[in-house]
Order: sequence, then C-alpha cells, then structure tokens
Amino acid sequence: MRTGIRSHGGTTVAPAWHHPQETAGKSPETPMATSQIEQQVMLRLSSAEVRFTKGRRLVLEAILRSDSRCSARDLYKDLEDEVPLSSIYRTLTTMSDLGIVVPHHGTGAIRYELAEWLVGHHHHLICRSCGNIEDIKLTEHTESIIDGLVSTAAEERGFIAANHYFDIDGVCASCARADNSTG
Amino acid sequence: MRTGIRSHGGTTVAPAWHHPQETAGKSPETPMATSQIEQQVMLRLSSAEVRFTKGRRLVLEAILRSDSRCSARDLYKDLEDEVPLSSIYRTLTTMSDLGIVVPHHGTGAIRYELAEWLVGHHHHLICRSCGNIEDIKLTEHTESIIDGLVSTAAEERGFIAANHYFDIDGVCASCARADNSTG
DNA sequence: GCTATGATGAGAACCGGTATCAGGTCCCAC
DNA sequence: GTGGGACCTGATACCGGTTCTCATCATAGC
Repeated sequence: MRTGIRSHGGTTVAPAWHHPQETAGKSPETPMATSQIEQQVMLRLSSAEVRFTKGRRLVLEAILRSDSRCSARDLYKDLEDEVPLSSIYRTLTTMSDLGIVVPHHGTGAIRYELAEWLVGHHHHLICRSCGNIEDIKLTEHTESIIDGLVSTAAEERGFIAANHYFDIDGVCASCARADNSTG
Repeated sequence: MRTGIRSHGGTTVAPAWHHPQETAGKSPETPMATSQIEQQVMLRLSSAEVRFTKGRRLVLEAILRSDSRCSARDLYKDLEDEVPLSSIYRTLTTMSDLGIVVPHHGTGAIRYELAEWLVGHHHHLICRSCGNIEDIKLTEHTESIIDGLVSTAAEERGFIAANHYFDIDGVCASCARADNSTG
C-alpha cells in the first residue's frame, strides 16, 4: 500500500496524493465548465507525460456526459465499439492515479466520479433503500465549522488531514414517500 | 436494491436498517465487554430465529479477537480447518443483514467491523499512505455539533437521516515521520 | 523515414464473492 | 427415542469485475 503505484500493463504514474492540488484540499467554489475541465485534465496528463489520446478523451467525455458516478461497464455501454473494456479500465486506473477521477468502492462495481478539484467540494446523501447518491453542497459557514472539527480531531492525534468525508446515510424523500404509502 | 434481502443458500433475514437500534442511531457511550457483546449478538440472532451455532460463534469470536476490521479471508486464516471459507462468507452475510457487523467496501476485499450499537459510535482517520484506519471517538460536544449539521442538511432536502459518516483522510503520524526522514 | 517508447485491443487469467446441493444437525411433537 | 421438518454446513462450481499478457499500432524525437 505504501507506493500506491499500479501498472496494468500500461502507464505507471505517481499516486493521487502526490499532487499538490489534492493534498492542499482546495477546490473551486463553483464547478468548472466542461471545456475547462478538459483543459485541466490535459494539463495534468501532460505534466505527468501521459498522452491525451483519442481513447482517453472519449472516456473523459463519457464521464462528463454522465450525470452521476459511473462504473467501467457504464462507460463501456456508452462507448461500445469505440473503446474496448480493457482500455476503459486502463484509462480509469491512470486517471485515478493522477487524481482526475475518484473511485468509490461500494456494492458491486467500482464507480468513478470527477475529483473535487474539478467539480468542487461536496458531500453525499446516501439512500439505504434505493442506493441513490445525491451530491450536496453545504454553505461556506457549515464547511468552516466542519473544517474546524477536522483540524481539531486530526491535530490531537498527529494526523495530517488532507480531506474529509461528511456523508449522510438514510432514506431519501421519494423512498420515504413510497415506504409510507405501501405500509 | 429495494428489498435488501439476500439469501446465499442459507438463512434469509431482514436487512439491517429494519432494526430499530440502527435506525434510531443510538449506540452506547462506552463499548460493551466482549462477553456482553456475545450476549447481545445471541439475543439478536434468536429474535431473528437464527441459531447461534458453533460456526457462527467461532466467527464472532474471531472478529472480537481481531483488533481491526477484517475480511472473510483474514477470518479464514484464523479459523482454518475449523470453519470453511464458504461458511465464513455465509455467516458474515447473515450477521451483516442482522446489523451485527458492518461491511466496508474498499480496495480489495470487503472488511467487516462490529456495528456501532455494539462498539459505540465512532469515526475514522484513514491514512492514504499505509492504508491504516484508526477509530476515533469525538467529544459529546463535537458530536452534537455534527448532529446539528446533519439534521439541517438532511431536513432541507426531505431526507430522513439515520446515520452519518465523518471520516478524515490524510497521512498518519508515523507515515508523516517516515516520509519526512526519507525525503 | 527510423527508432524508442508509450498506448491499444483482444482475450485469458485471476480473484472475491455467491449459488448449488447433498448431507448433517437441531428442535419439537408424538 | 424416533421421525419429520426446518435450518445449517461443507465442498465445489460458477459468475462478474478487474487485471494481466502480448502482439500490434501510434507518436514524438532524432
């Protein structure tokens, strides 16, 4: 676990947390426009001497098109006979190592979403019933309270905090309604 | 995803979030003693009409012995030629459905830890470098602040919050030291 | 254009987890 | 105690997601 470097028979890059933008925990107040995101991704790829090939562009565009986090298979559905599944996996691994996308390990397949430095800092409402995950942005005031709690808890233990997860788990509005009406 | 009921060729039970102790989000201030946990687990199993067999007892004891969250394979290492791997998987599924253990999907295998109603509410410091996860308990005051943030964020969106995750990701003290000394 | 290096594509291999099913165990009624 | 039914176990086959392999292709630099 120490090195964090994976190969997959292709490009080998440094793990995400070696990128200053991640560890600083800074992310834009408002998400970037799609074209701007593509620019930023190209920059990061080139700074890691990784080519922005057709396959990688197609995968990135598919991720941008999809409104929620997506698995390799989801992307493959979108990109069938344009990019083979193995290349999608490879691209996701590369982009994850470069901190462009973030993997979410849950039930079933790993799902990826764009990193916070591209789409802005956010949290999640996770529905236990339908499994849906809603992204939420908290107010600046709330975030500053959370930041305070994080730094206190971390500093007390000699831990260097880089990021925090503040996710809420429960039952979403529509499932709660459905559950009420069916008993 | 709706029903949450899995079979696995064995016992079929209601999913964890149907148990009042979970959804109420209440957990003891201080963790129970081992024997007391075993008592509580027996109670929950019997209330679900699931037997506390030798295999299940051995798996539970192995979980109690291990100081951190463990995977089916970890337990198998401990219980080799006492409980076969397939039975360990089955037991973990059963206990997870009954809300006795909680699965953590991460890199690699699913790792299980005892549910909060048995070991108390806690949060995590996750080291990106060595992968170690440290359990931390926050002060009552801090928890009440978090509870406030949770209910505000949830209520605004018609979401019924049952639990929250407040985990901090970064570099642990020992990895930070190692990283400094090696450059 | 040539060459070194990186990237791709197809498919095999791997691995964690689940399903199947025969056989064993336990509980309860009689 | 014994017979029956429900539950549980153990061995193994199977499945789906992911990674590896390797031949081939593309690109940048000379």
